[in-house]
Amino acid sequence: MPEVRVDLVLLSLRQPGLKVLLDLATSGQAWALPGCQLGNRQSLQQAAWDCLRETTGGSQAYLEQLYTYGDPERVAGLRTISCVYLGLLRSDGLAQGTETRRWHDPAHPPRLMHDHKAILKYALTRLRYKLEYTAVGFELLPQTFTLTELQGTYEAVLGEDLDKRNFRRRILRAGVIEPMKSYRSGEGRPARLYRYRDDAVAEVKARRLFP
Amino acid sequence: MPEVRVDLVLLSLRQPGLKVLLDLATSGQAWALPGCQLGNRQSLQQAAWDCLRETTGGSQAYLEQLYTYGDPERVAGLRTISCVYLGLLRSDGLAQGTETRRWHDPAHPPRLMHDHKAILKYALTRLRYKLEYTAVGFELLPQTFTLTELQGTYEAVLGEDLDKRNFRRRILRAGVIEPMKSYRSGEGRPARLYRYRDDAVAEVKARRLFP
DNA sequence: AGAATAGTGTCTCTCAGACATTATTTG
DNA sequence: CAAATAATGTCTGAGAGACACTATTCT
Repeated sequence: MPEVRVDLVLLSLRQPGLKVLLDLATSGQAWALPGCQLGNRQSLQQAAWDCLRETTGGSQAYLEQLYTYGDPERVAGLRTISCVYLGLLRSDGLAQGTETRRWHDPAHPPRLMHDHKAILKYALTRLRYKLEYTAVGFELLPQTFTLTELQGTYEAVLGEDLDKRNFRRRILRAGVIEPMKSYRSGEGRPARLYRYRDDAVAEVKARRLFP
Repeated sequence: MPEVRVDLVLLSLRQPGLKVLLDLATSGQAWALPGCQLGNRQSLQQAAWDCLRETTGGSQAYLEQLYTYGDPERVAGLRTISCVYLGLLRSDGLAQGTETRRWHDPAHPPRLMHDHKAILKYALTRLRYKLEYTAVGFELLPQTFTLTELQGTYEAVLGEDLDKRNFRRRILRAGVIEPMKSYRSGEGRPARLYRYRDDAVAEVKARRLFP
């Protein structure tokens, strides 16, 4: 009869860089991954989505089960199993920060409760691997984006610079995005907008984009 | 206060082919993945290992957390969260079958309880992917093996034939196994024995062996 | 005109995939 | 010496990675 919870590692791309959403614990002394207790008639997936909706108000997102933590010592005083989901939020329509809920740099998080620091670290590792062999990078962007923005996403997550021409070649050859007719104007030459093909996401699953 | 269990998908290579270890349910009508309830002071990992030891008597093995299932309807009448581990057993020192515990063909399993059929299917998919980008294939073999045996393992799991020369080239270039001085004699020309380098397993994690 | 950003092509090198023959042992 | 299995090399095509210049728009 342990307590079963669902916790979320919610990542999004804000300028500047990749961020993780954290809640200030009631003690006010440490931060924690947002999460909630598993309801009696809820599936884990459902609990994760419900929790996401409560947390962000319901922006579009991608969620996947990351890992389940169950060490008896991980939460002091209360036997707690935590099924952790990794969530990627589009950078449009993002929840703003409040006093007790803020976006933090995942590479240098504040003091975190329980084993949440390790969980966060693992989530980032997983995301990097995932980015290398799936097309999941789009989940962090608005529905339409320029190739430069997409490349910036990959660079932010992978933490390294990528070659512009090689990046474009690979991502276009992969066939997961398609050009739209519109352009985004800015300071210099307007950039073509792209969107990703929902129907292509599954198809790419097995292929590795960035070896 | 749901019940939390650990269930195991234990795979091993027996002649002929890949097998999964299943328990006959007390009803005698269906089979189930071996598993046990999570102890009050046990971590999930620990529970999985303990359960493995009880089930197989303790042959060497590889275990990793696969997925956690928590649908409220998955076990009739009792809210059950099941944290499933994938286990690979070396083919030496294998537990023999008994009346209520047997090795089955995972591709054509008998009638399984609850959602265990879906779990098994997912485990096989994961194993195939994993085999493609890690060196996990060795975990299914005795500690020393010939290249032909290793290739056979890959073929059994992937369900397709591989070219002998290409297989050898790749697996040797990957640097995860090393030749020993001994040979295994049999019907024809004796085959060189290899063992895998434990220290290399981590190193290969990120690389993809079989694209 | 100048600043800013978008967009494009080539070469080299590594590696995957296809493919057939020789080498060593046992009976 | 016949049967069985182990071991080995080459060619081709695809794609990764390195690299620098032209194109378009805004001010």
